[in-house]
Amino acid sequence: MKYLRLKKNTDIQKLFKKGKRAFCGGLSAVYAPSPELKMAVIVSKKHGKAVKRNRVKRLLRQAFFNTCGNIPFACAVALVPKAAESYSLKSFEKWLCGIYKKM
RNA sequence: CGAGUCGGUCAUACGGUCGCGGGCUGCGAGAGCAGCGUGAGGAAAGUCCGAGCAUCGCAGGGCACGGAUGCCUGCUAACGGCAGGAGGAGGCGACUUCAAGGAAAGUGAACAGAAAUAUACCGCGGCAGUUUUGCCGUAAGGGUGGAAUGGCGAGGCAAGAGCUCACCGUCGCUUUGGUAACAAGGCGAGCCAGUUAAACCCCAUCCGAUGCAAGAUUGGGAUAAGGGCUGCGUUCAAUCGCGGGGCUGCCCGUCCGUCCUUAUCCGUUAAUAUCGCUUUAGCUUGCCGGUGACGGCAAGCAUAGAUAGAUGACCGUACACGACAGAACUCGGCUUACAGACCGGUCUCGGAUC
RNA sequence: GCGGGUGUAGUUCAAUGGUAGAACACUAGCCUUCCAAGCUGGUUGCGUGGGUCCGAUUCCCAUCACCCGCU
Repeated sequence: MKYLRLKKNTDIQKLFKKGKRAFCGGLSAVYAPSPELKMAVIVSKKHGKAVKRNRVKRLLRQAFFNTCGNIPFACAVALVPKAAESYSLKSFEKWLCGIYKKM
């Protein structure tokens, strides 16, 4: 299933002001209804240096790509993982499905 | 064979499915779709130096109670880098390592110690007095200290002292070798003054400021607040003088008639578009010159360019089971991190054999 | 990404290369019937690793951590 990147700074600011939040495991999501499915990944510097941050981003994008068929309605989502020592694709997918159920 | 030393190379590989950035080609009005090919490093890191490039300023010049560098010769676009050499230190050795200009321009240097660049505390010796002692000579010994009149031996002396002598060290002059740093030798001076300049300082050389979030192109308006300016005298006159402001910290010099800054609101993607943005001190190979850094010539190659920021997921095979780590304008260095694997040297030491 | 700055006691800050200090905090004693306040005393330190120096918190180099500015 295709999705778009959420890129503009102003859009993200609006999303954080108006959107609802959902949590599952080590992952939190901010979402708001929109005509197209949009996604952004937010990884702060607390996660480590560039290699670690890129690793987290790639895993989260892959997990979202694998599971975004289960999303109940079209919306804009920002995904914020919590800082941890190690990450895995399967746990991200589990947490994403948990978030979709709560939405 | 073992131990070592120096230098270099690589940094999981291959196949399949899905996914991402850029490019080219084709289709399409367009959004986009299809195909082909391509897509992180030796340090991409730290941002410690040096440049390109851009803007500001430009007639530019000078001065720094600004900064950097500091043995010599070369290399380089340049450098605080590199190469070769000199000297000190370490190692049996190959080799490693070193912030290594100047103290006869001046200033400063805790505590301890008698005394730190000027001196006699104890001691040793002479003279006087003899109960303590006083005067003089003395740096051999003690003690203090990081540092105390160059070291050691012999002579000498009242006791001592480069006071005298040999050797070593130091300083001055000179010869030879070397482009030079410097080295070796000769002659002379008994050595009247230490150490510290990663303390101030002096000398020599170099340096305008800011950084691609630089900057360029295209692209609207309204309102409010604050600041600056022509402010004063004079003149027909911005003409002249004073004052004010900009130009690098200051000075000389030079320029200056209507602008600048901030906040809020509406509106197109507008701090988000397009350019800068990747072809250059470029890479590879061969030959030549040079001890070397490096230079020259010839042939071949084109090799990321994102902009919330692209390399991932899964499966299979192999083994050593994969370290440090992710381009953000670009180069040349330096420094720091790093699982391991491999290669080389008219390299070194030890043992064995011939 | 580019530029700049700071590391000192549990906390906030000082200190010219020569024994590292102040305030609050903590703690022991005195005072009080007890607590608070007050008085007297004490404990706790130079981010890390090298170098220069007789001697480094201070000077030099490297490294680590944190903070700020620029869209």
